[in-house]
Amino acid sequence: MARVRLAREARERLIVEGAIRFFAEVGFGGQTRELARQLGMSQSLLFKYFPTKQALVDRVYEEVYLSRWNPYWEVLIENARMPLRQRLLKFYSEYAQRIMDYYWIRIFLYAGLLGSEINKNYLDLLRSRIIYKICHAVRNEAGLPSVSDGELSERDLQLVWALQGSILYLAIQRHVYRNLPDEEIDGVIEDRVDAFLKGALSVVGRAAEAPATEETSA
Amino acid sequence: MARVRLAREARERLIVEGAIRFFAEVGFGGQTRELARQLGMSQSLLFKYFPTKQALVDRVYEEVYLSRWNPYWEVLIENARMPLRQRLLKFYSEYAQRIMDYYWIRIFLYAGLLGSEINKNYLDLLRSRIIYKICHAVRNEAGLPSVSDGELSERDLQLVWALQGSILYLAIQRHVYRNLPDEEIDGVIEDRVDAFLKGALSVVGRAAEAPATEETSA
DNA sequence: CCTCTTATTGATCGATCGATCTCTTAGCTT
DNA sequence: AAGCTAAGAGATCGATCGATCAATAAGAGG
Repeated sequence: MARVRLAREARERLIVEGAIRFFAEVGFGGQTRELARQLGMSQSLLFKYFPTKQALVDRVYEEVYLSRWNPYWEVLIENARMPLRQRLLKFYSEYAQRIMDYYWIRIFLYAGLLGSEINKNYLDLLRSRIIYKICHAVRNEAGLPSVSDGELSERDLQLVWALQGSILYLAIQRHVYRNLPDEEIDGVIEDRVDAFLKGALSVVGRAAEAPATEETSA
Repeated sequence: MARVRLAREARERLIVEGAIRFFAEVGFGGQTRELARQLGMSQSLLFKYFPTKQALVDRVYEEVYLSRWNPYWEVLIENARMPLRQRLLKFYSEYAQRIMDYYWIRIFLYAGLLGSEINKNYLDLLRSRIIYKICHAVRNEAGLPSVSDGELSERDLQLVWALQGSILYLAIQRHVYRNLPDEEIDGVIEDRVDAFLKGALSVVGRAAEAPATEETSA
């Protein structure tokens, strides 16, 4: 095999980025020999940079998630000077572009199915920095009184998770089902946001007004 | 190992159902030895019933999908005598219950990531038997003219896929992220359907009215 | 040009994989 | 009870896995 001598950091980046591509394609059950072959290096070299395969997998987790979170989103989403619709359009347009990445969505799902901690951490991040804030904003838009994070009902939060899930579903359609056309994605996202606003504003808080006993009208 | 002699069909069912549980948990990379151990039988016996591991995996696919599709749904969803909201509530209540099954959703995702044909077939089924019909119904409700399946725009169809994705997301939250509470699921689904109706009715068909050139106002 | 450092390779180990083969035995038939 | 059929277990094969180790060579420094 052609011996190419690289600096420590350059080789490591090569391995990590190759591992992202490789594991996204075949899952974390993929073999180190096949990964090394795709990278054009010997298999044993991988273990000079990462003591175990799991260490490389963990590195892939971190690389894919934490490095792709934009802290500006948290500021954007609670910027009260911008209309809510505009905030949502801007956020979900950028966010969708980020997660509609072949490697991101597939590794996210593989990691989730494996029960990875990184996956849970990411969702906690999403909930506390985005979902809660959108939920507050929707309640505010609907004229409902302000409450603390803890007072938000699960049903109201689920309204926002539904939007979140429908955006994630775009990525799933494209990179898992492989049947989402390229064109009009911006329009599709705009539709989702507008449909969400119309819908959420009309049902937010209604469970709290008419509690538990739904069957009384029967 | 305790030798238990069973009829051909009984043993086969035991294997298939055990394989569903097993592969749903660990993915299709799971080992036949471990599966046999969980089933309390020898590993070699598996190969008496299925010539290869792949044959068993294929059987699991069929078992999980085709056997869990309710043909009545197709009738229900286009029953014009029932109000659309009621049809959607009934369908998605039943459908969500079906897919919010630990084994179904996890095997569905594993199969999707592997690019399984069964997965694609299932989505074709969903599109032709459900999504199209809901889209027609929504257009009808919105007072838009009737069109053929082929004339439905991708954007209008995506409105329905957004609802579909948000329902699937419930299953993902529960069985992949493992953080969806049990209570109020019916209410959450009702919210999703109502939010969808409000939202979809307000944006359906709008892309067709103001085609392609969106930037003319700038 | 020589030497030292270290990035890199190829050979190999021990465990584990799917799959096969041989032998055993439960249970029906007569 | 004997014999036959076929369900089942256990041993094992050859390939493949993650991981290790000793040998090699590229490149920097004198």
